[in-house]
Amino acid sequence: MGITIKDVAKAANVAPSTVSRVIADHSRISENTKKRVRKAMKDLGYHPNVNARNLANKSTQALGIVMKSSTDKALQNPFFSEVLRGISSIAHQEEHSLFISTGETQDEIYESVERMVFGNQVDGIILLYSQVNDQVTDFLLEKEFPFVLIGKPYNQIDSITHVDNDNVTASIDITNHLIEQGHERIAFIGGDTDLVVTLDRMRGYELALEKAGLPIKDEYHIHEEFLKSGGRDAVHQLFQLDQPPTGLVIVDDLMSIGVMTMLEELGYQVPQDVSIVSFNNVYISEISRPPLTTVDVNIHGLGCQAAKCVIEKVNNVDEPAKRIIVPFDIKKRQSTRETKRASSP
Amino acid sequence: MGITIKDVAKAANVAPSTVSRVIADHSRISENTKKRVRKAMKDLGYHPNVNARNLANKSTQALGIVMKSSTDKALQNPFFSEVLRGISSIAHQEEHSLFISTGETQDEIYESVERMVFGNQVDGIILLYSQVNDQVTDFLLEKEFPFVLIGKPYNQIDSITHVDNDNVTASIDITNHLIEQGHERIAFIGGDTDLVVTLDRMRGYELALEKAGLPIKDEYHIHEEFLKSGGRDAVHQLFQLDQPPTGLVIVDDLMSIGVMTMLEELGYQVPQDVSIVSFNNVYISEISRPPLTTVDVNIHGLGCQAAKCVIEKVNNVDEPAKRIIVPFDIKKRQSTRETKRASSP
DNA sequence: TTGAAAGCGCTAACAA
DNA sequence: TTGTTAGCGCTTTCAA
Repeated sequence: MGITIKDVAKAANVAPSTVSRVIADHSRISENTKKRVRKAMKDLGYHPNVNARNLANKSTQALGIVMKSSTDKALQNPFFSEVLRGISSIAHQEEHSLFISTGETQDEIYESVERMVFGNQVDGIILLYSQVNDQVTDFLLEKEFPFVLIGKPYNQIDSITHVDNDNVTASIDITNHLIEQGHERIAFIGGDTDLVVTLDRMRGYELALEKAGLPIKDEYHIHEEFLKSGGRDAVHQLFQLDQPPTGLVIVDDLMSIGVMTMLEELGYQVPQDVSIVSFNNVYISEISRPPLTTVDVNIHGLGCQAAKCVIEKVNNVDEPAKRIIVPFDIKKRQSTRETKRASSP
Repeated sequence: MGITIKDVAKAANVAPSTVSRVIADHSRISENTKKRVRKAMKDLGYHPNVNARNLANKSTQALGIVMKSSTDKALQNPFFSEVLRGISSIAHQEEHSLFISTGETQDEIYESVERMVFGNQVDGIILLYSQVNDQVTDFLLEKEFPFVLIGKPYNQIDSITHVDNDNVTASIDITNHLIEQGHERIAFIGGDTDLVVTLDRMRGYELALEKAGLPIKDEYHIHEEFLKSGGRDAVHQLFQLDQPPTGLVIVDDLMSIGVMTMLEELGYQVPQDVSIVSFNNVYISEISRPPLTTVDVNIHGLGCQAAKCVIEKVNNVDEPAKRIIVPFDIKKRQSTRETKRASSP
């Protein structure tokens, strides 16, 4: 159908290989012929056939993006678009295409990754999640396929290049923010416990409490999927305790908003009756009522770094596994407030 | 590197072409050899090289997805993930891969589409937006490249296959919901006026007012980008009018939430002082306070239909341009309430 | 029903 | 500096 390299060669009166070299901007080509060839390409409207090139090169200039199966859709959404924007900007800059995993279930996604890898569709892969016992991760490791993970690997941490925040410290810091404001009964609301990010944030929360000499109570941990029907009851229970919490650390902004709605139904006001801090700083956290005090994890930055890292790995197979920590920043807004210290008379 | 068709052929003691036929599940192959070849493929762990296949076939089993440059990021986000889920489920089912446009600016995205088309990277394209005077649309039309558009084309409506809601009717219906509740001063808050969806929804709003004999006032139209700094002032102005509105039709759920926050700052309560209806029914609209009365446009369904349509178009070049209307559904929640009719004494 | 061989469009080693 | 040529892995016509 299209114009091939041969057509260009003919028009410019050179060999196809010369055209190929001009495309690759090879050094040993005279400026003169370069010019002639370029003109011919333009005149004919030539565009290289990516498949042919990939076949000959054994390299596609493409990256695969694998997202978690979106059962817990609400939790993933805003994060996803934002991280994709980051990846996309670097990918474009480096002239790489983006391939996305398809499928709804875990198995379908796995299949889709297999196709990417075995079919030589991509040179490297970015995993947008980190999960306990993930078959996709295992597969990529076993195949020694270049990939990076956004988040912290559950195991083999030293052999997997990953881009993450220091979620433990972030969680300590934001929990401390509550503690500094006098809160002593602080509960933690997490998401999927299969996600490493949930575990890290919980860890930070516990460390902060411990350091402050506050008790860590089981009743103060909730891990259900909030955004579904169960959430309401769990929150309800939490506030039925003899000693209901006055502060809440919630792992995700969207969850925070859901919780705030439930709290209002139960007759609690944020921040008057209960303070909330959370994570991610997705757009909605600025316009919620009240605007959320949250950890800005720089989602866009995570995406950019991840893209840079895979490309590096692809270009150099021996690139050692590394760990990139993207700095976080705490955004103090209006979802928290000072509380009287119960213990200080 | 990998196992090729030749290796399989050797192992199964047949010619490469036979293997190829087995892969394609050709009819004129004896069950016996089929079995033998399949076993060999499994034993060797064979996976076809997609690039080679694409090259020989002049067809990639891939679809391109083009999203709007995300300057107005807040508006696009939740919609995007959801529509992608829809597309992705069909794509997987039909064994197609998904390619995503890269780049941040309009021009970068255009480049990226050119690469997809000229580079034979995809068989068809789905445009996730419909915009006035869009260069990408023009390009695809000119190249006669198979594509479908989600939304309503700005022009050439009969020659562009598109998947849309009946936004005019949806807007009439939801505006009527306010009118039925006694609202007479109803304002409209739209987004980017370059987006056809904004225009359609505005049209429906106006038609509904007209039908009800209510005046259409210029002061009741706002089209700035709310989610940025300007929004606050615009909303402020609206409620400084001698006759401030009691009802608001807002084109997007996320915008609605932003507006509710501003209203609260100005001392207005939703729905006590002002009722709000909006569009899309993204997840957040259920958990906002109050939950939003909104048009469920079935974002997932839009994605599914779009994917089906491109695949049809790809498989049959002569497939006529068609228009698929995905039904909407009004979700009545708590952001609206009856108001006293000012005019009825 | 199967095999041999040409070719998809491009790259890269080898020659010139 | 440039041309010739042999593949990359697969599909498909033509022949057997």
